[in-house]
Amino acid sequence: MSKSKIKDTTKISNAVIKRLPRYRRYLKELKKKGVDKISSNELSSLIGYTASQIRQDLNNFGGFGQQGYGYNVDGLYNEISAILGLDREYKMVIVGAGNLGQALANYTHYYRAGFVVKALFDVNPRLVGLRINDIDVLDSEGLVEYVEDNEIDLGIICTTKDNAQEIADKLCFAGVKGIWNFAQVDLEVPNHVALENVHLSDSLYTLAYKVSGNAAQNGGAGFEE
Amino acid sequence: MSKSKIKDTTKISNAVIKRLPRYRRYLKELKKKGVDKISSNELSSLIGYTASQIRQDLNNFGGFGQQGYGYNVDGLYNEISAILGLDREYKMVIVGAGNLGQALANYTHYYRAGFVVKALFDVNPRLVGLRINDIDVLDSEGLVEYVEDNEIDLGIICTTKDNAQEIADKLCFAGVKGIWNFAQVDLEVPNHVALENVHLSDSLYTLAYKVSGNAAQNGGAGFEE
DNA sequence: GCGATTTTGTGCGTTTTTTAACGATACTTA
DNA sequence: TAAGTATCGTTAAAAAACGCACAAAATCGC
Repeated sequence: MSKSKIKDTTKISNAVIKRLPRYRRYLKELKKKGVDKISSNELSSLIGYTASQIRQDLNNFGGFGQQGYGYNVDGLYNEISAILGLDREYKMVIVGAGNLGQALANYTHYYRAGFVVKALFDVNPRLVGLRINDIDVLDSEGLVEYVEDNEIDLGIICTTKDNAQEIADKLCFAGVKGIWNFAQVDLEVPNHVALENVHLSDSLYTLAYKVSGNAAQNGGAGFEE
Repeated sequence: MSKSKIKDTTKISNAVIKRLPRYRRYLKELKKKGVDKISSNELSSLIGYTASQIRQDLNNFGGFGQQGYGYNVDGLYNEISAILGLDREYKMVIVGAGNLGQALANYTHYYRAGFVVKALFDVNPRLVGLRINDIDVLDSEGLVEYVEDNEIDLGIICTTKDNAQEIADKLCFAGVKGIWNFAQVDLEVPNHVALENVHLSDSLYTLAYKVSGNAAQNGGAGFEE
């Protein structure tokens, strides 16, 4: 994959990156429908970004299109997948086997994209020993050792906010490369560890804002962010 | 609440709104610690935004501070809560009583902020009739009627992406004011209905990107988005 | 094979967002 | 009470993101 003319991808803005999964989602849909090629204009009317922005986004990584033709759906899908790093496998652990942790463990959607949950961890003795979706719930005591021994790539934090930083510290110490944080707190991690937050409450509050009448009405076709 | 000098709040950018819940989170923490006042500079070193940005964000809504003093923690917390629309109650239904729907139903965190789950809905006969966290799981057949009769404000969509648009249509028809969407699809809703998406896969993919080595390393104190 | 057409890649102007600077104002202390 | 200091609100500058326009290049039809 990704034999593209190498560009300097170290300065890509966050805004661009956040749009990539969306491109990929629509391309996947097009693939499923058997569409072979697509132009930036057609993509634009599907996704809602301007054609110009789409072309510019993609050109940050390489010239994937052909003048007079457009983009090859399958090829572009693969390129974006590779850019996102979805052409490899990630081993993950989930810390916190409560409702959310269990839901994520059962969420088989991302398995197909190479994200494999190897174990759940919890401090609660009533949860330790359970099997969720064929995944063992282990005692948090053994977290660091497990992550080290099994070369875990990513840690998912589903604990309360009071425990989250301590867990993050352990995960970083044990060598994870990234943390997916669902706890309602902003974690501090070393620079070499990636961090992605999902603050559900924050998201709900912005919905409340939009509903509450303080906000302007949604202008266009119903897309946002 | 919110007796503030009225400003034109209809043109506030999304970026500002997304920061408000975070301000609120830190102010809550300060309140708990018994801190009375805080300056934009102190807030800056806590949150990681520049002091200038903090002042400008807050001034979009009104002058909540006092020169030479700073901001009153309790007062500012209340103002931001009011701006976000958290000074009232929201009645919600969750559609899709799978793992994620159940997790959200059990997620009592947001109850305190006025978000009350009135019912879950599912098409699966094996789930209908259950009670999750004292909330009934009802048959999706009755969704529209229930939402109308109980004046539901918000609908939470936790179904597969194939059913999501249909559910959204029903919710909108039945009169919800906002939709919190967890399905992996971009929904179309009327302009008067607010939409907030939580695309978990998208979030995970951006984490993969950061980890995969294509991305630049996290520069500063460990905050992002 | 050639001309008309499509559509990309990209330079450039515009808008939006962020950061910096500073005057005005209120607090604090002697 | 008055001088000194802290800090906001706001204006101006800088940076980033976005959209437009067009030349270059490849396709498609005849």
